[in-house]
Amino acid sequence: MPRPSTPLLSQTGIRAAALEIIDRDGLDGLSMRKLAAALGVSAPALYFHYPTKERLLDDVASEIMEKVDVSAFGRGWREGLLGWARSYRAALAEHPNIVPFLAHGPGQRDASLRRADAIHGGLVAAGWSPRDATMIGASTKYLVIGAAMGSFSRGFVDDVQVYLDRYPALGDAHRLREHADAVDRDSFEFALLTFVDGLAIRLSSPAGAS
Amino acid sequence: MPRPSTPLLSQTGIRAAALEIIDRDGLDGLSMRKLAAALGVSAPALYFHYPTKERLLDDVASEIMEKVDVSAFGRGWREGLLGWARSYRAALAEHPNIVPFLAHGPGQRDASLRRADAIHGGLVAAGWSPRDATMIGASTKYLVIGAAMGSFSRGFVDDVQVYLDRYPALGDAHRLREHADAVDRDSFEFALLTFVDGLAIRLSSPAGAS
DNA sequence: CATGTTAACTTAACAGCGTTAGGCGTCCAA
DNA sequence: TTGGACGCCTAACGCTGTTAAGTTAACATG
Repeated sequence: MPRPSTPLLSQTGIRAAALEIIDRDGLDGLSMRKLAAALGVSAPALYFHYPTKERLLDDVASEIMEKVDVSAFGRGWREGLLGWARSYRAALAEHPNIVPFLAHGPGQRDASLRRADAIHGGLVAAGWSPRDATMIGASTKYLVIGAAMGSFSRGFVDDVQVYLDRYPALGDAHRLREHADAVDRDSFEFALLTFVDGLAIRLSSPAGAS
Repeated sequence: MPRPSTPLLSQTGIRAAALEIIDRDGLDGLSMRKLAAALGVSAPALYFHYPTKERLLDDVASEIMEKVDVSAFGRGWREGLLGWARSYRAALAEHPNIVPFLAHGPGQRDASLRRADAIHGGLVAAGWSPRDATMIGASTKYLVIGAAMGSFSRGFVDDVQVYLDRYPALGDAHRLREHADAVDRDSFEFALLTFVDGLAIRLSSPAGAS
C-alpha cells in the first residue's frame, strides 16, 4: 500500500497519539512501533513526518508548554508570578509522565524565549533588579519542576509515614496514593505562597538584605 | 574462564563503575554491556550480583542519598532545614546525571524513612503543625529536585537571554554554560533563603494566615 | 496525454538494549 | 575423593530506534 490518496499520517495526529500513549503507558511505554501500530501504520512511516523520536517528543512537550500563561504579569509581579507558576504546574500535572523528558531540554526555542522575556520583563518592570529577576524566575521553575516530578512519580512514597498525619484516617497504601495528589497540590500551593511572601520582604527592604 | 580463585566482581565495585559511567556518559550512557566491559567481564556476570539494572541503580542512588545530612535539626528548624536542603542539593549536584532516576523512586526504604522522620520530627518539635511540617518537607524537596533537574540538564538553556543580564560580559554560549552552574547555585540559595524567610512569617503569625 | 519526479507508505535489516538459558571449570565441605 | 554450589562464559530472545530499498499513487511539466 504505497502513497495513499489521503495521507494516513500528520504531525498533529502523531503527536496526539504519542501523548495518549505516554499518558497511559508512561514515557518508557512509548515506542515508535507501538505508536505506529496505534496509528495503523508501520514504524518507519513515522520517520517521514518526524526525523527522530526526540524531535517528536520535543514537539509534544512544546504543545504542552503552550498552555503556560504569563499574561498575569500585567496585574503586578505577585499576580504574574502566581499565575505563571500555577498554569505551569497545571500544564505539567495534566501529563505527569512527560515531565522527566520536558525537564531535560527546551522545546520550541521561540515560544520559551517569549515566555522567559515576559516573566523577566514583568519582574524588572515591577522594580526587581535584573539579577533578582533571573533568580526569581529560576526559583519558581525549581518549585514547579520539583512539584511536577513529585507528582510524576509516586516516588515520594518514602514519605508514606509523613503523609499519615496529614490524612490520619487512612492506613492502607491505596487510599494514601489516592490522596497523594491532594498533598502535592497543597504542598505546591504552600511552597509558592510562602516563597512569594518571602519575596515581598526582600522587595520592601533595601538591597542586600539577606 | 570459570569460577576464578578471587571473585572478579563485587556489589561495591559494580556500583562504583556504574556511577563513573553515569557521571561521564549520562544515564542513557550506562548499559549493562558497557558496565561489564569496564569491569573486564561479560554482561550476564553482573546478574549474579544484581538481579536487575533497576536494582543496581536503586543502590547507586541510595549510596548518593547517604550523604544527605539531617543532623542540623538539632540546632533549630531553620538551621535544620537549611542544612538538609544544602546537603541534599550538594549530593545531587555531584552526580547530576542520576537525578532523573533518583527522582523517580525511593531507594533504600529504611534510610529515607529515617531521614523523613528526622525532618518531620524536627519541624514539629519546633512548633510547626504536623500538616505544615509535611508541606514544608515536600516544598523543600521540590526546590532541591527542581534545582537538581536544572543542573542535570543544561536544558534551562531557553533562559539564555535571561542569563545575559546576570553575566552581561559574556556573549558566547560556551562561557555562558560555564557560568550556568553558578547561576543555578545562586538561584537555589536565593530560593531556599526566600522560602525560609516566608516560613518565618507564617510561624510567627497566628494559624491560617494565608 | 505521456512522462518524470516526488510523496507516502511498505518490508527487511542493523546494531544495541536488558535479560535468560545452558555450559564449564574451579573452589569448598563432607 | 566425591558432590555441589559458585562465578564466570557464550548463545540467544525479544525489544528498541533507525536506515535502506522497493512499490505505487499523486502531482507537475512537456
